[in-house]
Amino acid sequence: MTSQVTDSLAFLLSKLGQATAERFADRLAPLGLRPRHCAVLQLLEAAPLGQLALARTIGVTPSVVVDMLDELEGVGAVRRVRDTADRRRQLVELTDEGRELSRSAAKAAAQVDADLLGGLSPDQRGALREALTAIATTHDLLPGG
Amino acid sequence: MTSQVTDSLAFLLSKLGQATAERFADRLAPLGLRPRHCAVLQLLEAAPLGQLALARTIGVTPSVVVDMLDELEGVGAVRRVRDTADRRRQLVELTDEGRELSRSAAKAAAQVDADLLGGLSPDQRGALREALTAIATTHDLLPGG
DNA sequence: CCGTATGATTAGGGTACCGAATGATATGGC
DNA sequence: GCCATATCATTCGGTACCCTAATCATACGG
Repeated sequence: MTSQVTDSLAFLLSKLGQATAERFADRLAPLGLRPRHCAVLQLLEAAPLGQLALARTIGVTPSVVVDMLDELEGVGAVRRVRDTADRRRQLVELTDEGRELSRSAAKAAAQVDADLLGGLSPDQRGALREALTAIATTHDLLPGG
Repeated sequence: MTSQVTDSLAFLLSKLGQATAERFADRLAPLGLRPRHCAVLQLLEAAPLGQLALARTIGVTPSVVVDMLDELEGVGAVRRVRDTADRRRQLVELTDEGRELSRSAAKAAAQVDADLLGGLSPDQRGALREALTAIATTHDLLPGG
């Protein structure tokens, strides 16, 4: 019973999360997107949002949202529209291209999943998802969830 | 069948990995350690290593190893000793304090595990570990594994 | 109509990684 | 023995991602 750090699930999960994020990033790169943009795109599919609301929902600071939106505007995925009701607020809305990019991103994510889970049995996949979502929800780890 | 990015395991795994890393970092902070140091400490428990070997084993570039070792020397966990057989090489060896820190880090990791897995049944924990290690090994994702 | 709160932005900092360039030492061909 | 080349550690500059604090415009309540 050596009890090493690398034996811990914490370590395994950290490394695996990082590796997965990289793979996902590689798949998104051709689209001009990065992982952190996906939550934004997906949120905006439902309805336009102000930037502060966006920040709070995905769990980052408003300044990060500014950067992300600059990038997303750069690829033509979103538009900032001054809210006529409250002229401080920028309403962020998805463009048609943004909707398309969001769908492509979802496909990319599905491909990464298929790639990652390739070696697992259906039972294992189910158990994995169940355990991960259980952890995420009991610890309130998912921003916007 | 909405097929959203946030439904993917890739997304879940990325977020969870990040959150887990943060928790682990918080536990390590009082020790003066950071997550990335742990693999180094653990590796050196077996035997002293040159920095390049260290870099390749944990999967980072040599320049990163320089930084990590500066930090680890700063807390007295390791020593750099010029190799007499090849004077280009610095042999990195654990100090007694380094050994102690490594044990403390393992305890911290175990605590994070207990915390994360608190809400899961023993069966779920086993299935989770099994699935994660399966993914890690089939994709060669674990540096030093 | 003035003080205060709110929304977006900018500026600067911290962590963690990378690649390329540098300097010291080793090694193999001749 | 000597020189080109390779290897090891290091430094430097850059990228990605996040943060806080300060700034500026606009809204809102007394």
